[in-house]
Amino acid sequence: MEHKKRLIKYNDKMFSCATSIAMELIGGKWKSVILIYLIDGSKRYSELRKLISTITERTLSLQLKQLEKDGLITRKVYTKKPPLKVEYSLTKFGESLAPVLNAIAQWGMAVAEEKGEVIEG
Amino acid sequence: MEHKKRLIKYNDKMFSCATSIAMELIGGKWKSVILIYLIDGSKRYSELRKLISTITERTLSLQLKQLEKDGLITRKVYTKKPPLKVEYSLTKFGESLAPVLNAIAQWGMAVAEEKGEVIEG
DNA sequence: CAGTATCCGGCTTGATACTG
DNA sequence: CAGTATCAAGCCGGATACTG
Repeated sequence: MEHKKRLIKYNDKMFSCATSIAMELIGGKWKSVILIYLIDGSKRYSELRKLISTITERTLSLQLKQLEKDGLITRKVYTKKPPLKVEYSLTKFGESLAPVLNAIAQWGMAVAEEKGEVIEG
Repeated sequence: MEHKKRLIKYNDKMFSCATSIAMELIGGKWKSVILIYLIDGSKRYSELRKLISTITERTLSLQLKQLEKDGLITRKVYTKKPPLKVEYSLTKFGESLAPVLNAIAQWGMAVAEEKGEVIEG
């Protein structure tokens, strides 16, 4: 595949190539981790917090908001009064990311097996 | 694919899953962009700077150093006195990322075509 | 339960100028 | 040519406490 120089405008920001746009949406420390857990199906806030044990509440909240804003996930509220039940799930757009996320996860697993150390299985 | 909760130690840092490790290595604003250009073959510093038109010299330099430190690219110097000739290329480890990078680029292109605006082709 | 409020340190990125 | 030096801004992410 060839990658020519080009400038693309997306959401009023300039990007030097298509890869930049993708990384704007799924880059950062947590986004792709959250998304990959949602591939398996919708999850509640507390479920995500448990699955991603090293994330803080604040950061999880902020990342979920950004993902929702970018159209990758939807937020659905099931109760009106506490205790609240909120579920997050992938949109169609988010689902289109599955091949990318799986490729990332697969590569990450290969790296982890070769050079990492599993502390808690 | 199932994604169980686990903690992995890599380079003395803790990660909640394999995806986190992958994002540590290729996440951020520029790394995957640099890497994808290197799939086509080794590039000089100035070539990368032209290809990634919106990156600054300083940031390109820092990112290249980080990628080298992580073992994804190698730096080769061809001259001893100015004008210098330096080439960057993927290591075997970096080459193993090609499927991931191509998946990201492909998805990014689909997004760009659907929702983006090409300013300069 | 599912967040928000507040405070804050540090890393990332940028602009500009300079050098071997 | 291929960077480094310096200064500075801004966002990311963490700790802790609090709320509808």
